[in-house]
Amino acid sequence: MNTFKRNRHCGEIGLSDVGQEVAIAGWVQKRRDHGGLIFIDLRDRSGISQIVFSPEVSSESHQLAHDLRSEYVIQVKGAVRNRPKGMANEKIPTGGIEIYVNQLAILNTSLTPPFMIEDDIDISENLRLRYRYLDLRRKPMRDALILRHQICRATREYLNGQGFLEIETPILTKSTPEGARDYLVPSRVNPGHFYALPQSPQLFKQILMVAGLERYYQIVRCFRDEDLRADRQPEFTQIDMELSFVDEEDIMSIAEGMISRIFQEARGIALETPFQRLTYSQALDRFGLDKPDTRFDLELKDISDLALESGFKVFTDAVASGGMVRGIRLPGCAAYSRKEIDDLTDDVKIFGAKGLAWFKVAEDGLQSSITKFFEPALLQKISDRLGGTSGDLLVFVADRSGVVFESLGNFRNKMAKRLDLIDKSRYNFLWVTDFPLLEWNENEKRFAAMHHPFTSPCEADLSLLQSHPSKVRARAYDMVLNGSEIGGGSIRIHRKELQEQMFSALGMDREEAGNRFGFLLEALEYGAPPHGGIAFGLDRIAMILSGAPSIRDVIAFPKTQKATCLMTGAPSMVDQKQLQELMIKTEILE
RNA sequence: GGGGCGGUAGUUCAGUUGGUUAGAACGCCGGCCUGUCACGCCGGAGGUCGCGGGUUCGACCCCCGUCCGCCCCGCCA
Repeated sequence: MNTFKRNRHCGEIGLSDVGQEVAIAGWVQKRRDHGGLIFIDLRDRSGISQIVFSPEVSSESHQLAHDLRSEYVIQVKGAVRNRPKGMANEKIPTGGIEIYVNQLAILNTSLTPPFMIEDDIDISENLRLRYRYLDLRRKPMRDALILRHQICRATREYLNGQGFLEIETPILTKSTPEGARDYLVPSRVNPGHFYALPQSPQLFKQILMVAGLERYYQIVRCFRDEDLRADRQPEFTQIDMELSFVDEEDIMSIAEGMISRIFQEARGIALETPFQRLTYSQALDRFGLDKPDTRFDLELKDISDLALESGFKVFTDAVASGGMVRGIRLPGCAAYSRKEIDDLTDDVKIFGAKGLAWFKVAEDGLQSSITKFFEPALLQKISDRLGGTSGDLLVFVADRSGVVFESLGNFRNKMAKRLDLIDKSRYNFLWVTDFPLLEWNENEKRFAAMHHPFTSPCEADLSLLQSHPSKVRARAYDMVLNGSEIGGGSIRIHRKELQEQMFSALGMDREEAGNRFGFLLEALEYGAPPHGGIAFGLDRIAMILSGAPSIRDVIAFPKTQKATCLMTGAPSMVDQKQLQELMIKTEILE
């Protein structure tokens, strides 16, 4: 019955094909049955063509076509014809033609799908994830996967051209509890022992440098068992690279070249390089976050010195105890009601701020319930510091620096969206450099690496490593795009002595360091070259380039917020037999 | 672990102070239809109101618990 092969794609048939006989295959997008004539929109990966069943062309096919339903898979053969005058469909590329079917083969039937295969659907994500194979038939999802493919292709083309080798690293590897929570895999032949899935190929790529491979890259899956967010999945993909005999400038330059190539090939966007740079402290000072969105203003202003002159205890106490007072000018927001300002306060409270002080800027000065604590001249200075003009709302957070930066930094992003200050057509790249090497962890009462424990300190700060650990800067750099960290890396430690010092600064004694990272320390003793690298979040780049609101929209088979797969049902219970082979007995602890 | 939003037909939603038979649109099924492309017309089917308790003469509605999805905090070297 099916004696013909498809020779064309639905979306690629045009006026130049008129008169030709074509064979196409695909899914029934839509059936419009007029009794005498039947129109079908036939869809394949390339797009849609209208096919026509007429009894005058083939009464057999026309008869059979009455049975066609949504998402049936069919193959048809027929002549391409111009549509009659005035009957062209301007909305689709193939709208000028149609195919008169003389032969129809029904390759498969379909149940009525639980939702329609359309570009804009309004259904629960629940259903989309359960029937992912149907969701992926929709053009926006298909486009996202195509975009990912283009990103990967551009990445490989660029890095191959720069002398990189694509090398795979193990998925079953050693647990190194420093960092995120590991996913563990039991070893059958070593009862009681576990592999971990890699959080990143960090140590392997460094060892590839020790091995003399010089330039490595990999588009690689990474795993972190932490709670999910709109831009975070437990398994995600990194564009990972490492280079020998380089410094920061070499790596940033190659990274800019790679990102430019990706934007050019995936979206036809030409980026200007080099990207703007900010130090970590500049970023915090102006934007409150180490991944600032520079597409809009609303910068933070420090009024700690002025706050001390006030009689407002919230302000003076914060500064006196080593904290600060900073504020943002919200243009045109003086008309906000008490309720609206209360809602703003909730936006900073979630980041630990205790409240939001505010002033409305009027023609005759600042207005607020707290003006009585400030001399008029002081109010004027505060207003001037923020550049307040009549109609603005000035808001302030007074706290220790960490809380002020984090709450106002996030508040700034939220208000920019709310006030519609963001130009969505812009791609603002920047490098953030000079990160602190270490960060005090209050819970564990010790320093932790801000980037990771293999990051090299700045040469100039080496002497501070013992005396003032928090003042040591790292040779690390993050690439930030529109307020999102899309990549980060560093120059690594390549001498054993320094690496040991670093472990010691992290509160790890010799024995512990040896147990966890002995293989690295040993490798560093055999002629490790200076090296460094960077890794990019492929999913986040794809998200931004596609404008997707969720990382799930750029991953073929993503997990839900509870890290389950609604299509397969993973994770699931396993047979007792499987556990026995692994010598594992399970007991759920409270 | 915590805060917030949601769960009623296949889908998206409505559902009165707690009251008798839970509605609409789209989709689906049947019939008619030779120029549709949001086809049209006529007719029809379709509901454990997420789940389990409780209050009540009576619960989609009120209370308690629980499950699932989403957003956020914590977490993510």
